Amino acid sequence: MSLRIALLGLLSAVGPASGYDLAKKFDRSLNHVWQAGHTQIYPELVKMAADGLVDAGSEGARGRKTYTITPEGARQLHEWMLEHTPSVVVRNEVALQAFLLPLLDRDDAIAVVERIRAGLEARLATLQCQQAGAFGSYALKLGLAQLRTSIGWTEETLADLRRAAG
Amino acid sequence: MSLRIALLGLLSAVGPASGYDLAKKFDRSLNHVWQAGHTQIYPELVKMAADGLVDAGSEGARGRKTYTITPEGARQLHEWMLEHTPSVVVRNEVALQAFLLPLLDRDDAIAVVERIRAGLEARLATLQCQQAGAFGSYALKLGLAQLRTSIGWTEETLADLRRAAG
DNA sequence: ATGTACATGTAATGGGTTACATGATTCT
DNA sequence: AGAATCATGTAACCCATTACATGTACAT
Repeated sequence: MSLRIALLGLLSAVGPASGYDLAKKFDRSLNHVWQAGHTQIYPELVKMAADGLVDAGSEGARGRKTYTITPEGARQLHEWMLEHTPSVVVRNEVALQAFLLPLLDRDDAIAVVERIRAGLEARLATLQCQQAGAFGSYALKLGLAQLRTSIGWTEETLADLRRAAG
Repeated sequence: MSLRIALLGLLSAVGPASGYDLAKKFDRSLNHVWQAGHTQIYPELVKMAADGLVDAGSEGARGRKTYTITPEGARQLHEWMLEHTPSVVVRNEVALQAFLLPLLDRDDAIAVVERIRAGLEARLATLQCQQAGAFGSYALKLGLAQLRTSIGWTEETLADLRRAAG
């Protein structure tokens, strides 16, 4: 369901676009929120056209198909935003390693947390470059805040590990 | 893969346990880190036994099967912790709604963010009750910090929305 | 006896990733 | 001529959820 919503949202925000365009947008502006490759996007657009949420225009150069959101698509997007309580459920490999840290001896645990921190900082650098237009700015702020919080956690945890039996 | 790791981690932390036990542990101590129901856990334990990562003991009362981690299971768990760089990828419905907020008019946007805040606060209350033993305490700290950050974001965002064209 | 907690499973479906496959256009 | 980018698709597989299905033990 959420893939549909993300696609409708992009079409609504940037206007008519091809599957190829949408895949790029996913990669560049939506990647900290949702991920989808072209292999997932193309078939989904076909289904959405069948369901009347988007219009597939006639083929352009190189077989390009430009999709446009329909009024029904816009309605369903709006309805989802207003009615759907987002699930707070998270599946997080970083948190899983955090959970399992006590299984390791001190030096291994430190190495693991250092690596986590490096990964988070790399991602923070990436996100900081990606300045959103008006669109996506709320989500970007949220993403940055969460990364900073996670990095803060790595620092506290490293201090804690180094304190214990230093 | 991560389901395997989570199961090995639990078996390593709490000792031999049945699928039923593990499903409860998932629900009670691991739910902010990873989720899995019994329908996913039971078949996975069978496969893990086939792969030599756990030993399935003989059946006890009520068909209960008690699984024990093997040395090979412990080795793979340790290896994963040390070698596997956790993916930082997130799929987050809250962030998706955040991304799409600019599609809504001011009052709808405020209602959406209020609902998000209520959901986050409910979850925070749940997590705060769930005090971890030594085990899981690092992950719990991380989870709490992230929830507080998200709640902070809802407050900033509400202030921002109310300021604009108040 | 009725309900609750214990305990295990299967099947259908949906969502997502990886690998495979093809062809057009543009740039150097 | 060769490489990069544009552009679309399919198939196999893995992971996860929901619904279905069964039976035991214990407490009231």
